[in-house]
This record gives sequence, C-alpha cells and structure tokens, in this order.
Amino acid sequence: MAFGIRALAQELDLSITTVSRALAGYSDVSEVTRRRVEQAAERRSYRPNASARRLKTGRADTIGFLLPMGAGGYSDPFLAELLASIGARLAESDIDLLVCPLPEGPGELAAIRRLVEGRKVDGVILPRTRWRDARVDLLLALDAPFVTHGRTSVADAHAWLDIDGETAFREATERLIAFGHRRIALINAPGRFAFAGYRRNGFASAMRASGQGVDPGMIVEADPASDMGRREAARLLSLPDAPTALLCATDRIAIGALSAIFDMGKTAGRDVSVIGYDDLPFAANTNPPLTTMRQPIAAEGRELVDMLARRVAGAPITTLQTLWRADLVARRTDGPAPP
Amino acid sequence: MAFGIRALAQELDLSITTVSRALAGYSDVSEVTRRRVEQAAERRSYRPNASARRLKTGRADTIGFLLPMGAGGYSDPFLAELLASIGARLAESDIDLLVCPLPEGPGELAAIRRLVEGRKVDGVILPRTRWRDARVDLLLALDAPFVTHGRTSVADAHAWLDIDGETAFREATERLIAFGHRRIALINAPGRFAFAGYRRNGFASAMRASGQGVDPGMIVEADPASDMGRREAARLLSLPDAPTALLCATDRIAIGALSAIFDMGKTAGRDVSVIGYDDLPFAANTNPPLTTMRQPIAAEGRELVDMLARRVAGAPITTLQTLWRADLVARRTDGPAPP
DNA sequence: CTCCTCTTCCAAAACGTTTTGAATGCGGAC
DNA sequence: GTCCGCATTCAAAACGTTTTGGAAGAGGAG
Repeated sequence: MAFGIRALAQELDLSITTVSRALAGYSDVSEVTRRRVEQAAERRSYRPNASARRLKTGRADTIGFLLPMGAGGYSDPFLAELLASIGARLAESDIDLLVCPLPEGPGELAAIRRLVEGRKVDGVILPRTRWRDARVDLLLALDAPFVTHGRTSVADAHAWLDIDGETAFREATERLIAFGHRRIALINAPGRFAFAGYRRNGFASAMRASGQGVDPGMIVEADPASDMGRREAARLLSLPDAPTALLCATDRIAIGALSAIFDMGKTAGRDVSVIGYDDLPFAANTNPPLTTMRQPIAAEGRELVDMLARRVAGAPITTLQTLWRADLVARRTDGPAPP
Repeated sequence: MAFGIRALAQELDLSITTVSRALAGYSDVSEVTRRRVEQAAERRSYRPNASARRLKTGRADTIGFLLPMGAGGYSDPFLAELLASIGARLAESDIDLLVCPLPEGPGELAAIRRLVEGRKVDGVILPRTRWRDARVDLLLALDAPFVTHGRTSVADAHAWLDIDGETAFREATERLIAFGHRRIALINAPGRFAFAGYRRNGFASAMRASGQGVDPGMIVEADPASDMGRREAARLLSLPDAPTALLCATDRIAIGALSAIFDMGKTAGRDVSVIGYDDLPFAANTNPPLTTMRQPIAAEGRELVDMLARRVAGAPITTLQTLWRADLVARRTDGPAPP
C-alpha cells in the first residue's frame, strides 16, 4: 500500500532501476533525470522500505545494545547515559539502535541468539562485562562483530574499551593515605563484574605500597542497585576499629554511604572521607558534594560506536583495544583524617 | 551464507513450505514431520531471517521509543527507567525495541519520518509531551499508531497515558498549607512541557482555595537537567520575604534545592520544606531523605506497551486514554513551618 | 469400481528493494 | 557507410521468507 519505488517509477515513466540508482547517487544517471527523481521522491515523501533493502543488501544498518537488567529491573544511570550517547552518535550516520534487554540468568544467551542469528543487527555493544562472561563466549562462537565496555578474561580475543580502574583506585587510595587515613575500607561492586577486580587490585596495591597490608575485613561487596551500600557503610562505621575513609566502587554506593554517615550524626568529609566513582550528574548535588572519579561517558559512547563500525568493516581486533583513564574530581566528601 | 530455510528443507527432503508451516505451528503438517523439522531447526540453530519475514508479512515486530535528547545530551533518569521497563515488557513477547534519539530542534521531525516512513516500526511510544507538540502532529499526519506519555493540546485525538499531576500537586500544596506554611514557592519545569502546566494548575488551585492568592513571583521555572534548580532555590530563599517551602516539579530540581539549602547552612525539613516529584532511586538517599511523589514508572512502561499493542491491533483511541495518580511518599524534607 | 473427504504435502507467487549484464541511441573517427 | 565509445536507460534475477491454491494419496461409503 505504501508508496513504493514501483509507483514512483511509474509516475516518472522510468524504470525501477533508474529510480533506485538515481537516489543512490550512481554516476550513470543523467543530472536532469536525477533531479526529477529526487523531486518526485521528496514530493511523495518516498522512503525505501527498510526490510526490503536489508534483505537485499544483507546489512541491517542497525546495531544492538545489550542492556543488562538488574533483578529489580531498575535502570542504571551509567548505562542510561552510555545508551544516550551511543544513540546520538548513531543518529549522525543513519544507523538504527536496537536495545535488547538481557534478563538476568540463562535467558540472556537466548536473547543474544535471537538478535544475531535473526540478522537483526550488524554488530553489538555489550557493556558491564563480567570477568568470566558467557555472553562474550557466545558472541565469539557466533562470530558476530562486537565491542565490549570492559575487559574480560578473554580480552585478547575481542574488541573492548575500558577505563583503567586499577590506576584510578590506586591513585584515589594514595590520596586518602596522603590525607593521613590509615584504616580505609573499599566498598566494592560484586566480584563477578570485571571492573570490580581491577578496582580492588588498585586499592590493594596502594595499601600494600604504603606499608600497611590489606585487611580482608576492610573489603566488602555491595550491589549498587540496592541499599546494600548504605548498610555496609553503617556496619563498617560501627566496628570497634572503624575505618576513617570509605572508597566506593560506584557513586550509587557512595550515595548510600553518605546517607549512612548522615544517619549516624556524622559529617562526610570531616569525620569520614568518602570517594565515589562515575561522577553521575547528581554527584555534584549531594550534601556535601561528592568527591568522585569521572569517566568520560559521552566520549565512551561515541568511541564504542566508532570501534564497532571499524570492527564491522573488518579491522583486526588488536587495533580495537582501548584503555582510557578516569580523573579525580575533588569536591568536599574527603579530607584530612580526624585525629 | 546463513543457514536458511532452504538448506533446512533440503536437508530434511521437504519443501520450504512445509518447513515454514511446521515451525509456524500450522495444523496441516503431521506431528512426526513437525517434530523432525523442529529438531533439525534446533540442531542447526536455524532462525528465520528477520528482514525477509518482515518484508513478507508487512509487520516489523518492532516498536520505536522516541528518546528526547536534552541539549547536554544527558540522560534523564525517568526516561531511562521508563525505557528499561518498556524493554522488559517487550522481551516477553518477542518484539524488538528501536530507540530513536530525537535531537532538540527541527531535526526531531526528520528522525520520526525516517522511522515510520521506512516502516521500521509498527508503532511508536513518545514520552515527555509538550503541550503544543509538533511530533504528535506529525505522527497523526502520518497515521502511525502511537501512544504518548503525557497529554497534549490535542489529547482527544491520540492514545495517551498520563499521571494526574494537577491532583498530585494540589494535594502536595494542601499538605504544606496544613503544615502551616504560608509562603510557598513552586519551582516548575519549563512551561513547554505539558506536565508543567498541570502541576502549576494544581499548585495554584490549592493556593487559591486556601484563601491566599498566587504570587507570580513564587512560581519560577528551571530546567531539571541543569543546576538551575539550585540557583533558583538560592535566589528565592534570599528574598526579603522568602518562602518557607519549595515545591519542586521534579526530584532533580529538588536535589538542587536541597543542595542550595545546605549551602546556606540551613536544614531541609526544619528551616525549609521541600517536596519533589518522581521518587527516583536516589531520593531515598538524600540528606535528609526527600519527601516526594511517586509515579509507578515500571507499571507505566508496561502499560504503554500494552496500550500500543491494542492500538496497533485497531482499538479505538477513546479506549486508550488513561490517567493514573501519583502517591505522596513522606520522608523527612518537609514539616511544620518555622515560627 | 467410483466418488468424496481428510490428511499431508508442495510449487509458485508474492513482498520491495539492489544489482548485474545488456540494450539503445548518438556523436565522432576512420 | 561502418565502427567504436560513451552516456543513459532498463529487464530480470536475486535476497529469504510466508501464503495461496492446489495435488497426491489413503481410506471409507455407496
């Protein structure tokens, strides 16, 4: 029913071929014809049927974003921002963005299969890698072009963009040590996430370098989506030899920690130092404003798209492994250790 | 190259027709054949080419989510959460989700055209309506099935789901009045958004009903994505006859207000009351925890999907106009007016 | 044996593009 | 007048499905 190329050709008394080639910009159609075709197409607001074009060309002109869904289904501000910047970049190049929610559990692999075996996308972006990641294994097995945000145990074998969490957390720890803190706790994200390992290593290496070993009791894990950050912070702070500084793997955990500190009648930055990670928009508006580490989320989204494009075009994997660094944003939740 | 239905049929020594019908569950293929086909399909992990199927059936089995991009490109937590719940609902029914970022400005209409004229989607969800909304006009003109989140000036003519902001803000204002507040300010969202009008009306009607008129100086607008909320709050609070309560159109604005109050050395809930709207995840973790109004975002996402499905199936528009209410979540940023 | 009804299968025609390979017409060179 | 090259156009064959309109065969009724 739609106004197709056939009707357009008929109206112009041209062949389908010529109309197609005129609009595609081939050189073997005369300037005057091209103009005529373009005007008619505009007038009728003709637009090629995407399915037909895809079927014929074999390209989907679409990429998939695998969106991990937490148990609560709650959205992750980091992912939202990454998604937004990916979308913005794609819009510049007329490529569509298919968002594929990955249910937690075994269903996630089926969802990926549907996407790539159905040829719905040319390539895939996978954020929030786990260290041992079955999704990555599957994508490798399917031979689908993809880029991850975050490294994995098989990082050599695929394209990735990552932020150097190890360095970032080492430096943040050194900062706290320089402030005179001796008992420092790390409230990490769950260990299955690849980034948690790096952040932990950075923390541990700075602690060891400073001469004080790592007290296993000072490293805990909390799910950023829940209020576990708050509870863990409260627990740590009421210990007999409580830490004077809390290094948090994410801003969401840090927010919870701030809340716990407030509840105890203490003041963040003076009684207890807190450092987060992500610099989410609301980090500047906590009370007091949160000291945190900033990763360039918008730039990451753009870079992921560009890397994926290069991968689809056949660039070798070894040229598509990028490590960026995060920068500390000093605000007011950290400072000298209390006497 | 992909393993198609043709190869599968050949391997089974059956016709393409039979394979297709076996997998589609038609009754005119014998049970034993069906089983054989299903097993082979499983073994070869055959999956119909989505483009071919779409071309043939005319359905895209995909819906579009129009994602408005703020100037900064920053993601909106409300939209992120809505998107997540829409995605989760769709996954249950094997429908894909195409996210279409709408650049601010005239380009937004072109993006919509690409989507629906290219037949990439069966229907569209449009959140964050403006009162006069060119996108809605376009969708109506294109005769595309769509559902909006939020009403518009032409709400009679399209399907929508909305939260009754007028009632919510009237009740919140009444609550503040009951607390003894006399000077109450509304920090609203920009007036172009449809919801801003309703919230303003609710506020104004409660103020009038209480006998105190509405002071135009006590209604200001702030872009939730920026730190204008903070600045406006600071300005209002340093006025000669400063308000004792700030009613904020969104939690993001409220966060900014809280921050301004903190900066002035005052305490929210005691010196100045603040009420937000959205109950975003971090609202429970502000200091002190934010009193706000909760809209059931996850349920809204599901309902939008279901409404759109009914619309695509041909349900009349008048049966697809739903108004839900928001509930106040009393926490600790509001209380009796100071003497 | 003929005729019908079921069950089970299939050939072929779409769907709306892109692309291949060739046809047409024209001007100029010989 | 013939031949060649160039510019322009087109018919037809895909792409991988779904669906239409039978056909073939078996079994039962008459």
